[in-house]
Parts: sequence; structure tokens; C-alpha cells
Amino acid sequence: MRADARRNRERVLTEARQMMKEDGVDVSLREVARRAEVGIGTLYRHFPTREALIRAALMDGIENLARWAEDSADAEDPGEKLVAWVRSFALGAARYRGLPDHMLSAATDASSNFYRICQTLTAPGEKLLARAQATGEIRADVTVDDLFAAVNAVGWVAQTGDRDRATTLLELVLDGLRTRTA
Amino acid sequence: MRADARRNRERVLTEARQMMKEDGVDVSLREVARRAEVGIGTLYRHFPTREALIRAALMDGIENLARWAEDSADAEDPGEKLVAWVRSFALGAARYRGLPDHMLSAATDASSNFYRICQTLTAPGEKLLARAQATGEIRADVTVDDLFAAVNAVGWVAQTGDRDRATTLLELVLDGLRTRTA
DNA sequence: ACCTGAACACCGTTCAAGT
DNA sequence: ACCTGAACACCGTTCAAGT
Repeated sequence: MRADARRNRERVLTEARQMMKEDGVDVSLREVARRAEVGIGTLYRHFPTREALIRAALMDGIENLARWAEDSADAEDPGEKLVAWVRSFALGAARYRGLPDHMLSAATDASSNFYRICQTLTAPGEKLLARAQATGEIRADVTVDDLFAAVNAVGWVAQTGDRDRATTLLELVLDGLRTRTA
Repeated sequence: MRADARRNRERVLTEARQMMKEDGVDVSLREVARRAEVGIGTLYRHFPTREALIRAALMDGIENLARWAEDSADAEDPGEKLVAWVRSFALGAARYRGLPDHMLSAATDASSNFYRICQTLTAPGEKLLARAQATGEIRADVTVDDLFAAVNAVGWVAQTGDRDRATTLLELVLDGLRTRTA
């Protein structure tokens, strides 16, 4: 990759990260290019689709979350670890407006640029969930995909309505997730 | 209201209803005007905002749902009635793409054209919820607003991801809503 | 009273022309 | 190899001019 190309890529990414943090993930691509002082064509050359840009911009945070799940998979209290992970996942998804939409849309669409990102999260999440279910703390009939959808729904509520409603929904979901102790 | 004005209003409404059923609530207003064979300015005259149009287009269905809640409020099994109502609410919200977004956004924004519609639903919903809580079947610390957010979240999942995930989320929420029998 | 559509300020996306 | 921006086909919204 040529030096100027690499520089342009980085400029776009920097600007995109900042703008997405403030105005959400569906910012104007034109505006991103403008602020990065780059032609709109250049933006498209490096990131052929909006999802590719989001992916590149948020990769780090997502990989952190994935690592967290991996590290927690071998703990002796997987149930509590899962709950903690779900909490911070929901919080992270809520931080970028519009992100839950892209996440959940991509989860079922293998052709999406975002599909891999979803899997980055669901793969370690699945292990953690399985371990938590094995201890009998978590309902056995829930899949990672169910969990993924639920977490994004909480994030959606947090950014569409108000935060209090989102935390209530999260509690309801976590409550529903736990097995009843007869 | 002049006869031609009334006719134009009706034409717009008819077209809007059909298009929204197919393509969701965020259809192009220009396109609605086009199909209704009406100037774009005429559409804006009758419906100064998109939310006003959605409101007029979906009023009937929403009032039906509200009536249902009212009629159920005096039943002897309010807990079951509430669950049934929540189910059909979630189903209704899922039928129009983008509707949950507008619903939840408007719920906390009294200046919105949609606010009254939300209240049309939450007012009778609140009564039903209170009665269900009085019997001890439903958690006492949940408000109508929490319920409203949760239901719309289920609708959101139904149209963003797939239906199976939405029904699972609904079951988790309903499960969380029930009080634990020790 | 009401209708119309041009006008304005934006988009996303592509692609010929340039270096 | 890469960059640029004009070009195309769309939006939402307003408002002067018409009947």
C-alpha cells in the first residue's frame, strides 16, 4: 500500500471514529470525506460500503469485548461472568447510535460486511453461554443468536428511548435467562 | 373542509397505508404524493410532518388495540389478559417496519405528533398492568413505560433480525415480568 | 382555501479523467 | 496505483405563484 493511500485511509478512519461517537454510525459519508479532506471517491476506494467503514472504525472495541468473553469462558462462575459480559455488551452497543440496527441486520446476512464482526462476538459468546448453561444457572433453550438479539434490543432501547427503560429491559431479560430454582 | 381537499387527503392516506404496509413507515413522502397524484405541497398541507401521516394512517389499528386493553381491564384474570395484549401489541408493532423506532422516540417527547398515539396505548395499558400487578402475578416494580419500551424492542427485533429471535425475546421478557413463586 | 411544482440544500454511489 | 470531483438519481421541506 502506497504511503499516501495509507495516510488517506487513516485520516478517514480518524474522522469517522470521532463523528460516529457523536452522531452515530449513520453519519454522512460525504461529510466524513469532507472533514478528512479527502475526495469522496477515495473514501469509497478504501471502504466500499458503509458497513466496511463501521467495521474498521469499531474493530478495536469489538475485539476487546470478544477477548473478554474468551477470558471468562474458563472461570469457575460462568453464570456471573456471562451476566457481566452481557451488561457491558449492551452498554457498548448503546454507545453508537444506529449500531444495534446494523449488528442485528448483519447477524442473519452472511453476505454482509458486518457478518464477520458479529461472529467475532458470537463465537466466544457461545462458549461462555454453553458453560453457563452447563452449570444450570442459565436456561438451556436459549441460543447465542437469541442472546445477541436481546442484547442489541437493549442497546436499541437505550438510544431510542431513555436509559432507565433500557436497564429495566436488561433486568427483565437477565431474569428471564436465569433458571427458576424450584 | 372543501370537497376537493377532503378527496386529496383521502387519496394520500389510502396510498400511504398501502405503501407503509409493504415498505415500512419511512417511505418516501414524494413517492406517496406521486402515487396519490397530488402535489408534494398538498401532502405537506394535510400532514405537516411524517409522524402526522403515520398517525392518521395507523390510527384505526391503534385504537383497536387500545380498546382491547380497556375491555380486558375488568376481566377476572388480568395477568393472562395482559400477556395476551402484550403479544398482539408486539405483533402489531412488528408489522410496520420502522414503527417501533417512531413509537419509542415519541414516548418520551411530548412535543411529538406521535405522543398522543403512545398515550392512547399506554393509558389503558397502565390500568391493565396495575390490575395484573394487584393480583400479584406481575412484578410490581415495572411501569407502563418499561412495558412499552420492551414491547417495541420485541417489534424491533422482529423486523431487524428474524422472527424466531423476537419470539424468544418476548418469552424472556414475559418470564421476567412474572413474579417468582417461591 | 387550497393546489402546484420549482427551488434549495442535502444525500449515496459511480466512473471518466487525471497524476 | 491511487486520487478527484462532476454527474446521476434520489431525498425532505418550503414557499411564491396560481385557481
